[in-house]
Amino acid sequence: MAGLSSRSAVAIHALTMLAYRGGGSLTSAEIADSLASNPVLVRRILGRLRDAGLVRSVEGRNGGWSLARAPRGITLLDAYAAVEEGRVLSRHAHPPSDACEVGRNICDLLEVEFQDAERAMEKRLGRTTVAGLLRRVLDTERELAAADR
Amino acid sequence: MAGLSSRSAVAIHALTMLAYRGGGSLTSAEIADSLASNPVLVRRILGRLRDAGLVRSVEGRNGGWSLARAPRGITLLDAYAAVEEGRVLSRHAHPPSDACEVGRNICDLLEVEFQDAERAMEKRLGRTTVAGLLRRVLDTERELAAADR
DNA sequence: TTAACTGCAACTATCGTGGTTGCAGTTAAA
DNA sequence: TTTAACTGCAACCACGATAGTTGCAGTTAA
Repeated sequence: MAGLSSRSAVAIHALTMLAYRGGGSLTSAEIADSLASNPVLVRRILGRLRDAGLVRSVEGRNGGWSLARAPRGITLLDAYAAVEEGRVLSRHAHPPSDACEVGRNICDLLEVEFQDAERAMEKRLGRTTVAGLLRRVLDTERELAAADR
Repeated sequence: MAGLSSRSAVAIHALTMLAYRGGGSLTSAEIADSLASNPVLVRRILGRLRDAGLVRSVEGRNGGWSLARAPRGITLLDAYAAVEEGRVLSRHAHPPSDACEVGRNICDLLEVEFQDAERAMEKRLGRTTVAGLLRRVLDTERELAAADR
């Protein structure tokens, strides 16, 4: 458990690609290419984003994925919450002994501390939007193009 | 990877028990009892706390574990940093395609966002000390004792 | 000398993850 | 109406991390 899954990274990557595409759509294969991964994995993760109302999928020929909201209205927290499950900081694997003064109180106390800490992280993730990320991608590309001149 | 390991919880639990004990020591067996776990696991985790300078261990008969610092000077972040490795938010499993405008820029951008988010969590963990946790344990016990009267 | 400790290596079972294959269902285009 | 390009989904594999356990060597006090 060295941290959460990389699903958040994949989700944010995909959302940024879709934002880059404007109102258009991309197939899971195209997204998988950019991720150097595979279409099924992409569909699994984008399926969760769809369930969360962040993207839409269209079946059949010429089908694919597109944003369901403006990039300005999608934060990294939205993506994170949609694809990541479980808590960041794991609690006790077993309930501690009730015979110990510390053991019978520590769980509730830790729960508060850990939840607060997780919320602090989520708050930070909620401050960046896909639009902001895309803007910085475009800025960097523009700078590179200018430097190549 | 549904979150980090429960080592932080174990470490904080153990530190609070040692603080409860004042300047005294506890054996890994005693701590394991309270955790409903096992002495080897406890020694593994407390070994890391020792390497981080948070606790001391004494070998041989009447040996055991004790705090190396005042509980006021030990934060949850100290425990977390000592026993947890790796990042909370996982990055891309593979470097993305360099052919994609988004793919070749997103990693650096995500790195900043994720590091900021992790730092926000750590900052919150750094605000609570073992002494604070112990105080709340004692408060709760006192209230329970009063209610039993 | 013995008993109570730590320290450490080795091993197991389990679980989540990323990755893959195969196939059914859907849709647009030829 | 056939075909090709998609999504959706279940099943499976390999891998790594974790919690837990056993066994034993080393250390120290009684």
